[in-house]
Amino acid sequence: MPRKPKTLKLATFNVNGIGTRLPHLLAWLDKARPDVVALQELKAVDQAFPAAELEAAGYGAIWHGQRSWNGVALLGRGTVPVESRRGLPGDPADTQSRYIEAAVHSVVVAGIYLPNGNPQPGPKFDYKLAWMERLLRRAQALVAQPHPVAILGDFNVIPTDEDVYDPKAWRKDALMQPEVREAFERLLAQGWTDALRQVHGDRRIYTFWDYFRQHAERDRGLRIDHVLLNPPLARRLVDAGVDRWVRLQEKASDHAPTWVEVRAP
DNA sequence: ATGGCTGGCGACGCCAGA
Repeated sequence: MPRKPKTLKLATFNVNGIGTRLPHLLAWLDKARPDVVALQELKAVDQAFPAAELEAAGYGAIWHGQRSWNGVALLGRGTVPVESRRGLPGDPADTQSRYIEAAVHSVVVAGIYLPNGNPQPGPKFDYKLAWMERLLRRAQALVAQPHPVAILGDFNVIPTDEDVYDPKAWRKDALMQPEVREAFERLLAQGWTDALRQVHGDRRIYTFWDYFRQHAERDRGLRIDHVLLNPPLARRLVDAGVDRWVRLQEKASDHAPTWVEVRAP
């Protein structure tokens, strides 16, 4: 009998407040047992990051917090990620905590929290587009690496109309503007594989459901959390999915953990 | 066309999210 090959599981989870969501996060880690995790929207300063609780759960961590908003972290199961970069290059004046990069379990992982960009048009939308251009520059350097690399996180991009329950309702939203989609397309064109799309094809799969009108229960969502793999890692892709059950719990984040499994090297 | 819900902050309402 063929045995299931040994795999590595990489996941991203926008927790919408690490303080409030710690019980959810710990329960999910215990059940899903991911090897590498990118977290977004910590909404906490560095000193408030629950490193001890995560260590007790078996995860080493690095994090870049910020008061009230943003904040990203990387977790390694049984290991502390070896940080290679924090903050997206290209704008020294940008103080928002949205990018963290490290080597974890022999994979280079870039965890991102791409700006929302609403309302558009306006300065926030301009900041989003500029941030995407900076990401494109960094991603170009990453995609060509000979070793496995993943970019994962909350991209705040609805790539196509198939990735939203009602395109008309979101027509004017920053998440699906043509410029944003075009930038995401250019990112993929560098050679990245959109792992969820690769595995699920045309099947609808969402990663976010807003808090209104019981959208989670009715599966009226968006696909905005993405896992991109460079060619050496994409070749090892085995499976990908979304842990929607996390979103259906009481006091849940509006995002669900989104993961991929790759063959271990 | 609008508002509906939630977290963080810091004192009951405001900002930001998506």
